[in-house]
Amino acid sequence: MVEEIGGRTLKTTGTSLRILELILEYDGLALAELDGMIDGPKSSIHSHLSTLHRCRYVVREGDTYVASFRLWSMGQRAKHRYPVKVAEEVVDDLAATTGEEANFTALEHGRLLIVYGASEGAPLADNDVGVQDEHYLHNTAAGKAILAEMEREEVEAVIDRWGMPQETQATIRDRNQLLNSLAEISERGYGIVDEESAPGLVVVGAPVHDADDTIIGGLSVGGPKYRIDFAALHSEIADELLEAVEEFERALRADRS
Amino acid sequence: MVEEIGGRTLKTTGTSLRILELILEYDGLALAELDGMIDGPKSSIHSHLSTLHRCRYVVREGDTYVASFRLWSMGQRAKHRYPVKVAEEVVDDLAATTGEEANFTALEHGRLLIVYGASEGAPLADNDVGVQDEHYLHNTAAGKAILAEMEREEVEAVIDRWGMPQETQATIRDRNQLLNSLAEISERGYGIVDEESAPGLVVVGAPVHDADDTIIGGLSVGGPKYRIDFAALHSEIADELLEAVEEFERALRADRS
DNA sequence: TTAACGGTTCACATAATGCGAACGGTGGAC
DNA sequence: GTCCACCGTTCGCATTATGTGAACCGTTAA
Repeated sequence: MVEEIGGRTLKTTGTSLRILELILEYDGLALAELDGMIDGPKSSIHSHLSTLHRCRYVVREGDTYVASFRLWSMGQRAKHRYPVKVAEEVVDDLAATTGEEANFTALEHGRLLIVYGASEGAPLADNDVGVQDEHYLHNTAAGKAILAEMEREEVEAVIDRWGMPQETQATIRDRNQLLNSLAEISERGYGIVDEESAPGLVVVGAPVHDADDTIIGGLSVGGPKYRIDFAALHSEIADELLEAVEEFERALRADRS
Repeated sequence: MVEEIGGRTLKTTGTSLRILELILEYDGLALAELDGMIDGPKSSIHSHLSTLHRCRYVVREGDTYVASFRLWSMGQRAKHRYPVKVAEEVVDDLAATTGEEANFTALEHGRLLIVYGASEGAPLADNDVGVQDEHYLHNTAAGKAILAEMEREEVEAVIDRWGMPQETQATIRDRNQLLNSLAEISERGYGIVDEESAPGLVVVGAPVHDADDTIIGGLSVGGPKYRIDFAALHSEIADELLEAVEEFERALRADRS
C-alpha cells in the first residue's frame, strides 16, 4: 500500500525527522554540517537539534549529534511485525542451495527494506542493512514481481511517489516499458534484473504473501553475472526461489494458527 | 551525561515523537485511542499521524497506526555505536559462570537501556528488550554504581530530570539517603539492589568504561532472592561481576587500537 | 431508518516557529 | 600574545504554521 492520501502534514515534525535521518545517514553531524543540507538558518536547525536531544533521539558527542542507542531500542519493538525468524531460515536455506546471495525484503510505502540477507549460508554483516538500503521496486527483481501483482492504479501511485531513478545504465527509465513488462512477469511469477540495480549483478525475485494473501515483501537470489548462467537463472534458480517462497508462506500460515 | 541545558524546544516535534512512542508501546494505536492519551483535539492528533505516516515512521493497518519496519532499519544504524558483540560475549560468560541472569545496559540521558541480556547461557527473548525497558539509575544495581562515580552535581541533575519513582516497597525514596549511600558504593566498586527494582530480585552491578574512561553503561548479574545467598552476592558473585567488567573494558581498549 | 462512532476536512485565531542579527567561546594563524 | 575566523548559542520580532472545534462523511449496529 502506498496510501498516497493524507491530511495536513506538519512541517516542523517533517524537518525534525529529516534532520534525524541525516544524522543517522552520516553517523553523526554537527550543526555547521547540517546547515546547508537543511534550508533555514542555523538557529532553526539548532532548535530542532535541541528538541531531538531533549526527546532523547540523539546524543551529543562534543559538537556532533549522534543517533541515540534508544533508537535501536525502539526499533526492536518495530521488528516483531515481520516474521524475521522465518525469513532467516528460508533465506539461509535459499543461499545454501543456490550458492548465491539471498535476501528477504519488506514492502513498506512502496519501497523494499532489507530484513535479512545471507550469502552462502553466512549472514551478511549488519553494515549492509540500514537506511541507505531502501530499494526501489522498478529496478529490483522482487520489486518488479511485486509491481506485477498490484493494480495498475497502485503501480502508478508507487511510480508517482518515488519516480524511476536510474541506478545503472540498464535501469528501465521508461514508464510504459515498465508497465508493459509487468504482464509477462505476473504470468511466470518472478521478476529478474539484469544489471538494472547494480553493475554485473543479476537477480531473480518474487513476492511473499502473508496468511491473508497480502504482499508483505519479496524474496530474491542473485549474484555476479559472470558466474550465473542466464538459462539457469530462469530455470533451476527460479524454481528454487519459488520453492523457498512456498516454504515461507507455508510457515506464515502455520504461525497464524 | 544528562546535558540538562538545551535551547528552544519545538512543541510540535515533541508531541509527534510522543505519539510515535505511544504507538510503539501499545503495538499500534488508532486515532480514537490516542485521543485521551495526548491532549488536544482529534484533529491535531490526526495531523501528527498524517505526518508520521508521510514520513514513513508508521504504517496503517485499517484504522490503527503501527510503527513501520523502517524504524527497525534505522535502529540498526544506531546500534553500532555500542560494542554489542563484546557485550554479548561477556554477558554470556557471566551468565554461565554465575548461573544467574546477566545484563549489559547502555547509559544514555541518565537512563539505562538494555543492550543484551542472557540467562544461564541463553539469550533473553527480544520481547524483553524495548521501550519499556528503560531503567532508572536510583533503583538498579548498575545504576547506583554509576551514580556513585558521577560528580555530585551530575547526580543531582539526573535525579532532577527523572525523579525517584518508587517501583517497589524497597525502592529508596529519600534523596539524601541515596546520596549518602553512594560513597560506600563508590569505594567497593559495585552497587546492589535488594528488591528495589522488582520484588524478590537481588542484583549486583557495576559501571563499564570505554577506552577513554567514560562510563558507557553497566553490567549486572542477579536473580531471585530465595536462591541467592547474600554473602555470596557480596563476595563470589561480585568478584565474578568485576572480573567480567575487567574483561569487557580490556576488549574495548583492544578494539580501539 | 436512524443513531452512534470514528476518521477526515475546513476556516479561523493565535501561539509557536522561522528568521536574522548579535553574542561568546575556542582554536589557529600571524 | 593578539587577532581573526569559526561555530554554537541566545534573543526579539514578524509571520506563518499549528491548535482548535465544529461540521462532514462512511461504516456499523440497533
